[in-house]
Amino acid sequence: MSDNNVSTHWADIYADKIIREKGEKEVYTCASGITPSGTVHIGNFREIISVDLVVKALREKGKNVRFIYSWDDYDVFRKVPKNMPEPELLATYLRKPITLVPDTIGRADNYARGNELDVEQMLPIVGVEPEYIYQAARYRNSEYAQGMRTALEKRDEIRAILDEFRTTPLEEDWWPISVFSNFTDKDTTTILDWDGEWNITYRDDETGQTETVDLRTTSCAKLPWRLDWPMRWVQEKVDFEPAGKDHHSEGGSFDTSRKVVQAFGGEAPVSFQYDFISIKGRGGKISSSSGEVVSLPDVLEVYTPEITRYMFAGTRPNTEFSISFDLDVLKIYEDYDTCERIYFGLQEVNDKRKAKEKRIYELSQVNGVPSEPCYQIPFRHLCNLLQLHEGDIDKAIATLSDITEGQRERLEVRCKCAWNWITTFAPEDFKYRLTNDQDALVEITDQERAAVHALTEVVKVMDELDNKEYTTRVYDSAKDNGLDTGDFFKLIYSLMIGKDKGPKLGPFLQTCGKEKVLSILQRY
RNA sequence: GGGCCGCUAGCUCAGCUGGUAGAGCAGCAGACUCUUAAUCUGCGGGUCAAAGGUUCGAUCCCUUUGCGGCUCACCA
Repeated sequence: MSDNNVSTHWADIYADKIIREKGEKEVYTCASGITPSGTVHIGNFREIISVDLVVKALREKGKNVRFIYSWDDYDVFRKVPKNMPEPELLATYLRKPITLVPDTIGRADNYARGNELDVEQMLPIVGVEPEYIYQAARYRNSEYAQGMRTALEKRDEIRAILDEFRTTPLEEDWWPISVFSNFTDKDTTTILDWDGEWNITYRDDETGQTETVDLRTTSCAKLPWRLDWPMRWVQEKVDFEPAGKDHHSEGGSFDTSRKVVQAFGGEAPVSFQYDFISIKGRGGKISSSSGEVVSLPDVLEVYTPEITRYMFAGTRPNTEFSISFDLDVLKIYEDYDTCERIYFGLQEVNDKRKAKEKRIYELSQVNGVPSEPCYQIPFRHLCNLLQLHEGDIDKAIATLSDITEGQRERLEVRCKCAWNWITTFAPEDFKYRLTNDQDALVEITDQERAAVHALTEVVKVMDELDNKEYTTRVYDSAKDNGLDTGDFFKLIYSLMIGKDKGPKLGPFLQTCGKEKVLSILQRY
């Protein structure tokens, strides 16, 4: 907590609400989860990070917290994803559990695991480290046998709840569990009977074979989603779990689960609904790592881990927002730096704003709050610096004399993001490269040559001049030689970077440094 | 049809445990000369969608209406 006064950050508000509604407990369980039936995209990540923020808030209140992430990997493989290799091979696995589907990308033993690994390997980078629960393993080990039996016993009660919202009521022979055939591994089965205890008899619809299995030992039975969720709330004693707006609508799965959970003898967790997030400014540049959706690694290409957290921590969950890859990237970096300056007292704002920004800053950190702010350099300026050095991060940083050792690592990460952004997403206007000996000389008139020479003399002493005098003399270089200043600027840009326009010339030349500028201008 | 969310300066949005509103961008002006989605400074009074209600007092709470969006009712 930043101060003695009560935080109004949503993560703290929900932490308080959990404590208030669930009472004092030895341990609070916060949950999240998803079916790994496709690439886990940045929208799914919103749930994970939202839980993480609440988990951190609870822990800072001195609570023990168990943060679980359930992979619903005993789900059925319903359709072949678009961007996977060998679609015809994959098609033969339809209706089987996704853990039995091969990963044709070769990431892991099976398709589900491949999707899981993509996430599990990335989350620590943004400081998220939940305890993973693998549903397939739990079901196969019959750890949910009692849950399934309860569902069978409460079959009519559960059916009534689900029917409240259905357009067509469930069939008379509906059963609250489904079975993967032991003959074909597919879920194309029909349950024929339940003996009132542990035995289920089903028929394989493809082969016509029938079999009776014991829920306590079989690995083939599972609960459907709308029952699986509330069952797990009880089994794992879940106190908090948010969900997307699709679940939270009346008749949605959270809504029915909160009623069904009573059949399992528990109550619904504290929850909130988070909105979707959209992507802005990617143009035709689709994800390199994961097909057509934008996922966490794609965001981390352009945003540092702290700023990635910052975007989520600084936005209320029920607000839709977009993650930008266009010029808004600059603004996000500037906003984060402002937030950081406020945290470290380098920028004065009123108390209310200060408390808010400080809390957001704390929650944005991956490994605790650093002892000093990051090297404060406007992102735009950093982009210039990197372009002047053609993406050589070490050289670019070497020009910053006042950087501390503690700031270097974070700045390097930021430089990598900046360079990725420049090369992949920045508008063409924004990009440039200094010309060098290899580039052909631009043809210029004697008059222009005279102006360039005059500018050369100014550049030689630019580090000693004050700003005003420097600017004046830059303009004089043009004026004294009878050149229109607009034309003069165009000329210099074309010599320096081969374009009509560029960064504000005066500061640009200073950033380049005397040597670089002279090496170019003195060719003329 | 049900549910949820939004409607605040030209634009994008902050403001959220109620005390009659703010940032960025754009715009305008200035810094002799100033090109740029790329310097600095100054300039923001908008019926906070509408009407009622609660309150000493509401953009913020309640009700109704309008407009826009999302979502559920099949699966997860």
